[in-house]
Amino acid sequence: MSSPQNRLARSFFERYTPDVARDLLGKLIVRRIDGVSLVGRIVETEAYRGFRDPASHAFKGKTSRNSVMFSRGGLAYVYFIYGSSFCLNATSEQEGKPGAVLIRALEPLSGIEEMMKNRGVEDAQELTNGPGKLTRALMIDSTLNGEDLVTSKRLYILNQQTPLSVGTSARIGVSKAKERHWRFYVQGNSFVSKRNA
DNA sequence: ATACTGATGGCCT
DNA sequence: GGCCATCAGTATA
Repeated sequence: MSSPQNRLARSFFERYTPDVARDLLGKLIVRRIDGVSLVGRIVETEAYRGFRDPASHAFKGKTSRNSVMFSRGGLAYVYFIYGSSFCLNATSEQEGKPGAVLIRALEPLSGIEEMMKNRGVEDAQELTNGPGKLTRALMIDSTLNGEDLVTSKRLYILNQQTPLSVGTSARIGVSKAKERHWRFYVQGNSFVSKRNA
């Protein structure tokens, strides 16, 4: 009854990364801080794999920065980029097989006032429509790197139906492997970071 | 509307 | 020293 609601299970994450990325669309990210829930619907993701994906952090092997990508699926991989932003990923595939899904945009659902405070903006459209923006809105930083999304009380993902119309494109901000259309987004959703990309 | 650019700092070679 | 899975400006139309 008070079982873990409809939280995503380990088996959801331990699959082929692009499938996990597509299926994460529509799911709800929950960030709990001091009893307050900040919730957003995932509307944009990108898949990154391992040794065969030149755009992936894991391409050149395991380092202290990317080590979480090499562990089992369902963990938070949080890294710092461009001297200013954190990016949130959910790890995929099984132990030893690197993979992660970058969460690129959310549609804010609850705790919007709190998110506005965290971001310092009033415009709801601008709250979580980018990977660095949503981590700031949800107060996600490197202290959550390695957090287990399957069991955590601070950060987890609830199941929801996958949207019917999903668009794909090359990944944003990467020059390599343009032929892999591993960016997935909810078509027509106004919180997607970049339209027509 | 699109295009470019500076800020910023940790990580890797 | 160079490279970023970015963001917020500024400029131009």
